[in-house]
Amino acid sequence: MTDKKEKILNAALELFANDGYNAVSTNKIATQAGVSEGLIFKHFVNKKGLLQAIMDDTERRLNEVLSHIIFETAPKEVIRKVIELPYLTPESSYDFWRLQFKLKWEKEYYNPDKMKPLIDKLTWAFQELQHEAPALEAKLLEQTIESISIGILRDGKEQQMPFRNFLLEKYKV
Amino acid sequence: MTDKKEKILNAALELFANDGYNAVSTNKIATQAGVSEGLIFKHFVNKKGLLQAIMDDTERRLNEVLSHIIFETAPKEVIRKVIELPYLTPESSYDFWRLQFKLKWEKEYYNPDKMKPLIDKLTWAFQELQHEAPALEAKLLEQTIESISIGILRDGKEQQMPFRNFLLEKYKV
DNA sequence: TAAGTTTGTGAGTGAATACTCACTTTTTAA
DNA sequence: TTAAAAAGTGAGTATTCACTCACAAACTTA
Repeated sequence: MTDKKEKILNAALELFANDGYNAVSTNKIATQAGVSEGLIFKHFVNKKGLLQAIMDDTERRLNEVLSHIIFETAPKEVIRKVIELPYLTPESSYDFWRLQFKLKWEKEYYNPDKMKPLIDKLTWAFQELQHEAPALEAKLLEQTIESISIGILRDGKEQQMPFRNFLLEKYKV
Repeated sequence: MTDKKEKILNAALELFANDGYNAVSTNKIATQAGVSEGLIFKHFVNKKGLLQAIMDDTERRLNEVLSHIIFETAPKEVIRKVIELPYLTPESSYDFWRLQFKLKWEKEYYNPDKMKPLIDKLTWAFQELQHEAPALEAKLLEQTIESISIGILRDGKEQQMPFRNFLLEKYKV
């Protein structure tokens, strides 16, 4: 990966995440990346291809975040780590996740199975803890965590801090 | 309000909600509405004005939905009605609410105070029911309801039905 | 009915857009 | 060292875009 190719990806990520895919022109991306406009098409064929290149990173990033939950063996620890997940995300990757959430509204990029490993693990954890409806408990907590993540991406970590302890106590973890 | 003006609003709402504001051209709106393109600008000055005209309806629609919760006096009934809220929304207004959720990601249209009356009422209800952290309980439930709404808008009512009874039992209402 | 006002049309306009291409510079490797 | 390949440029292009405007049709009201 050349230096300029990465500059394009970073500029595109920031602009797409903040202004939306359709509101950003290739001209603007090239200017922000300090690169000629033609180079975008040399590297990514077209504008869609540039977005795709960013999205191709999703699986890797998601695994990175989820792996230390998936391999946890204590049910209570699983729940605790899930609750703490949004608070541990580094600010340097906020743009990336904000773009993910925005694209969730486009059928083309919406894939509910992305979170399946997490939900399966949570379902297992709630089952171990003798909950009556573990699958629903799991989906509920996953949705809650998603809401908190959205709150953090929009207003910052501090705003959502009270929720952390509240949830940790609620789930007794 | 003339017939054609309303046709424009309806076409714009549907297209904005499904494809996104920036992905929809005024030409496309005019065609779908069965109207000349110039008429859009006669009625709404510019494309932004058309979106604004749709958004001006938000407060009225929100009040309509929230009023029968705000005036409820039994705390348990408040919680029950909030949980049932997303399931009672008529499908004819799905486009409108989908647009609302999409625009939440644009700073220009994001206004967290919109839901304040609901959160205040929920906070009151949880306080009446002797919960330890009523404000946080209220925000948690509001976020849950929002997640369910999003699920319904994306995948339909049926998919989210199991949650209804699950939540009603969880909150004992 | 006449005059004025509102509603509506559609061809036209300049700016912006995604993308191309002939060309130059830099890197790679025999 | 040299030639092929890859990286990079930027002016150019066809198309689309939001928006204008001269005009016509349809209502309103005196």
